[in-house]
Amino acid sequence: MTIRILLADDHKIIRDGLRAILDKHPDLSVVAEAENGRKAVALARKHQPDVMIVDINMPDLNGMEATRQILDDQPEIRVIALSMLSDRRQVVGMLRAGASGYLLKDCASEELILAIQTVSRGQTYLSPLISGIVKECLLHQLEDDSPINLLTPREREILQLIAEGKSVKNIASHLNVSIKTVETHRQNIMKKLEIDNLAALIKLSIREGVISLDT
Amino acid sequence: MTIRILLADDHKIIRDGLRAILDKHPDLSVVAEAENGRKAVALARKHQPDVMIVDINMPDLNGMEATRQILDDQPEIRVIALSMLSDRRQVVGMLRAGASGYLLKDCASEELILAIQTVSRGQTYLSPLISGIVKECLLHQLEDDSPINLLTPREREILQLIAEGKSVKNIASHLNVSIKTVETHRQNIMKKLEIDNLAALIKLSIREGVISLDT
DNA sequence: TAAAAATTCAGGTTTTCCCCGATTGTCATG
DNA sequence: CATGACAATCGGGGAAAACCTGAATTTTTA
Repeated sequence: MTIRILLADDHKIIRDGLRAILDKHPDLSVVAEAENGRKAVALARKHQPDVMIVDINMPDLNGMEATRQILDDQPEIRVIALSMLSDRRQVVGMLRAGASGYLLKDCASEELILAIQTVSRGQTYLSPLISGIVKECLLHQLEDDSPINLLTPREREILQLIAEGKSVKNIASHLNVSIKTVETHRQNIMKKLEIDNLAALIKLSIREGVISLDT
Repeated sequence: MTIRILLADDHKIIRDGLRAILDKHPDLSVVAEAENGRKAVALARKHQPDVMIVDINMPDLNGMEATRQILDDQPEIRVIALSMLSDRRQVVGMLRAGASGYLLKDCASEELILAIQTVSRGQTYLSPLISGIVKECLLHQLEDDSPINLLTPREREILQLIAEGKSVKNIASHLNVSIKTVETHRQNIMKKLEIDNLAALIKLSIREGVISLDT
């Protein structure tokens, strides 16, 4: 019984690499690839994979928000987060979003396979380094007091698009809503974050991992 | 014959600390303090110090631009750059701007004194770590191909203010020029950097060290 | 000194910002 | 189950800002 896998990463080389690794295993099958979070959401609905490998830093819709949306109507899917670094906020954020696993991009291919097999059995797989971070969070009762948690999922989604430099008009047509709707969201975001200029909004988005500096 | 010193750093605690160190030496005298680059330029003109200690990351006008402006009409002043980190672009930029010395903020107080004495004799003082970077640059003939070098001094100055979140109106009154002037500068900056949205402009400013993420 | 670059400014159009209000749906909780 | 809180959607209208084109003046440079 093969495990159906969906890959979500904005770098084609990485997707190719992952696919090459996974193709070696007869019981693993890559059924689709997405180059951003929004396509990942659509493809997850279409292909109903067993496991998804999702990068956190993706344009348009990042991995965290995509995971949230996917698990919202398909909780049976197992999501494994794949990240460059072991940032505490990202680890906590992905696990809160419902991810079943967390891998660093410099992990060995054997570890990836192990992670997939582990989560598809319904268990949780965390890289050793990640486990340490999680433990630390538990020990220190670290509050996740990031200001972006004040925002609703829709607001976070729009914040990312704003921080990526898209205009209100552009965002509105991208999301198929009115310009006024996007304007209202933007205003609410600014108000909630107590920010009154775009520069500060973008810096916060970078600090809080909504976007990365090179997106 | 005492050496007259001007301190420029946006953190009062650091200025106080430096002053405490320097006050112990009878042949050193702190004649003024500036909390940003713009005030540093004004105070340099007013007090004509022998040596200036300037932090690179300062609001309003950063240490690099301030150094450029100061040395432009007072080349006899010796500037010692003071930085948190040993970023290559910042080191190269400060030396290009005419700095006579470069210190890291975790240096010992004896090193600061030594640096002041060295530069006031007309020589150059670089922290050991910095010397390594400079040597590396020479060895590898590293081009300073930062896109901000396409900008004029005035444009870089305005870029910093924009990236700090100030409005065009605010910048115009701050610099005592017309709003239209600032708008034109902003447009020229965008055109030169081949950027068409504020978000990208701010990210570039952070990457290139024009501002820091927590300014 | 002539050419090039830098700095300054303005008119007119488009876009965004910001205040207000409004509708619909969801969801928790008494 | 009703009711209130929150989320997501949309609109009007005026103020502000951004955008485009053009241009005058000064400074720098070749």
